[in-house]
Amino acid sequence: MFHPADPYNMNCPSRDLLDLIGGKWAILILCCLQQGPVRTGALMRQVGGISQKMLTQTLRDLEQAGFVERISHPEVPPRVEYRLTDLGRSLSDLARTIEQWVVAHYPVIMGRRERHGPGVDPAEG
Amino acid sequence: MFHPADPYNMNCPSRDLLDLIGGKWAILILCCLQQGPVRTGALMRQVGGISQKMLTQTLRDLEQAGFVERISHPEVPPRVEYRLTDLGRSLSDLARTIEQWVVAHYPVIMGRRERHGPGVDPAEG
DNA sequence: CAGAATCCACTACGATACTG
DNA sequence: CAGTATCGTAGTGGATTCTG
Repeated sequence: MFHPADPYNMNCPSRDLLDLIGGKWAILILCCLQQGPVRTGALMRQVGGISQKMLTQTLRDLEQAGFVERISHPEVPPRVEYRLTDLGRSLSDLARTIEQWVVAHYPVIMGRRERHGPGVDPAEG
Repeated sequence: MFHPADPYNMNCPSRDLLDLIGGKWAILILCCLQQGPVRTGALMRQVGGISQKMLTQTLRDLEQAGFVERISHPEVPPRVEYRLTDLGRSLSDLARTIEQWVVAHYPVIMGRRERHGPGVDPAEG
C-alpha cells in the first residue's frame, strides 16, 4: 500500500511522473502513438527537431513507466514499433487534450505577445 | 492572422507554450491559483520545494503569457497577490486535469515500479 | 514580505561517431 | 534501420546575498 499521491510534497514520487509528462518530447510522442503502433523512424520524422538520442531516451522512459510497449520484429533490417499500453492510452488522451488546448489558444496568446512584446515588460500597478 | 499552431514543427512558437506548461512548477502553481488570488508567501508554502527564484520566475513567465495577473497592494510591508486571468483559468482547468490524472494513476504506476524496478527516474540518464 | 541579483552545480539535450 | 556511447554546451534551478 502506498501513501496517496501528493504532488505538492517535494518528496512524493508523483513529482517524477509530472516531470515525465512535462518533458520536452513525451506529449508529442504520446500523441503520435495514438494512431496505433509506429516505427522508430516514423516517430523521428513526425516529431520535428527531436534527436535520435532524445527519441530513444524518451521512449525508454515511457516504456519504464509502463506507458508504451516496444515491439521488436526479428527481421533484417531491424524493424521496431512502439505501441501504447492501456495506461499509456489513458495518458495519451490527456496528452492530446494538452496539445489541443495549445493549438486552440495559440492565436490568442500570440496576439497578446505581439502587443506586449516578447521581452520583459515592467510591472504595472 | 497567424499560421495555425503546429507543435510538431520545431519552429512553431507553440512549442514554447508547451514548454511553459510542461515546466517544473507551472502546473502546481496554476492549480494553487484556482482557489482565488494567492499571496506570494502562501504559494511558496503550498508548492513544496520551490525556491524563491523559481517561484518568481515562473510567475513572471505565466504573467507574460497572459495566464496570471500580478496585484501589488500599496502597503508596507508589501503585499502581492497573483490571480488567474480568464485565459489562465482555462489553462488551470487543464493543469488540474493533469494533476488529477497523476494522483489517480499513481498507485498503478508505483505498483509497476515495485515489480519492474525503478521506473521514472530522471537521475538514471 | 516580495523579489532582484549573483554564483555555480547539475543535467538535459544536441552533435557526432560507432555497432549489429 | 535501430540503437549505444561519448562529449560539449546552454540552460535550469538551488543557495545565498542584498534591496526597499
